[in-house]
Parts: sequence; structure tokens; C-alpha cells
Amino acid sequence: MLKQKFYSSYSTPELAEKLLGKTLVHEAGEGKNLKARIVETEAYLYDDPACHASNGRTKRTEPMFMEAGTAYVYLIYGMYHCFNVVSAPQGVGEAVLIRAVEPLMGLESMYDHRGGKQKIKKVEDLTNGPGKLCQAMQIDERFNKVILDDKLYISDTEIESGFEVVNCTRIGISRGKDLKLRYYIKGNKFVSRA
DNA sequence: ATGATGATTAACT
DNA sequence: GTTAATCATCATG
Repeated sequence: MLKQKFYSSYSTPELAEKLLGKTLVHEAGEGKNLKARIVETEAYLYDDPACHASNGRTKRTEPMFMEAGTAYVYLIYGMYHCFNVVSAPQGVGEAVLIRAVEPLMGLESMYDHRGGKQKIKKVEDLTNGPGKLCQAMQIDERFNKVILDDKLYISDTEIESGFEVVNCTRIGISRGKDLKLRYYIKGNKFVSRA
């Protein structure tokens, strides 16, 4: 399991890249555990106009100012959650958004939480976006401000190494569009968009 | 108290 | 390609 030490050892963009290939684990209970490989991430920096924390500390951005390795989960468009890992020392305000994952364990449960197997035609639709992966991995506000070391955490087990990383601009933002802070595993079919 | 906004998604045409 | 769904948060008055 990755510890606080790992999350605080790199700059936020470096961490975003290093999280690729790692395994996100949610121990949801005996026989209900969920695992998925991280295949797409984005970095949000303190002086970056697209970052929620760039306008300072508020009720919403408070978790981003907590210690590295803390979860920042928020509601977007009134219906989806986005999951981030705080990536800078206390008081700075940076995080890595987990944008897409590849399901490894607990697929049946993931289908259920995504609306049923009938509705999800392709397995990619389970987790190929930030809102989708939160539904599938059952991540919601319960984990906001929680350190990633108990029920929800990231493991450094890598199933495959030697993949190629693509670095490009981020998706779905209106400011900071020119910054190349998105990272994904080239050729992986769970990436939200090539 | 009110109004604008959004690190999205699914269901359309 | 377009658009509706849906609401917590935040700036403004």
C-alpha cells in the first residue's frame, strides 16, 4: 500500500504520472472488494486557474489543503463525484484527479452500481471517466478528507510495466486549458478519450 | 436570498 | 454534434 511518504515525495505532476499503473483498492466488505488499475490522471496545481484551491481555502477546498495522501471527493453537476488524491504538503492546495481506471476485481458489483449489466454494453463504460469510476468503485463524500490507508487506498502492485505514457492538456475545464497536466497509458481502452 | 457555475454523463438527433 | 439532468458551493446583494 502506498503511504503518506510516497504521496509527499514528488511534485504533483510527477505524482500524477507515477500513479499510472497502480491499483486503486476499495475494501467494501468480505467478498465485495473492488480493485482497478489507474490508467488516466490529471494534476491540479495551487497557482493553476483550473484548480479549485487556486482561489484559496473555502469549505469545499479544505481537503486540498490537508496532508498528502488525503482523499478529496466532491460532487460535480449535482450528480457525479470526482475522486482526487491530495499531493502537496499541508497548506499548499494541490491534488491529482483520477480520471479513469481499468476494472480488475469486483466487476459484478461495479455493474450493479453503474445501473446494471443490461444498461452497460461495453466493459469500458464501467470506469472510463471520473464520474463513472466513482460510481463503480463506490466512492462518494464518505471518503472526503479521509487518509488513503484503510478501506480505500492505492497499492503499488503493478500488473504490467513498460507502458507508454501520454502527456497532454486536460479535459473539461474552462481555464488553464493550455497546461499539459493530463497523463494516460497509451493504447489503454479505459482511457476516457484519446 | 438569489443566481451562476461546474475537473460529467447519458440520451438524443 | 447537442442538450438536459440536478445541486452544493460560492460570490454578490
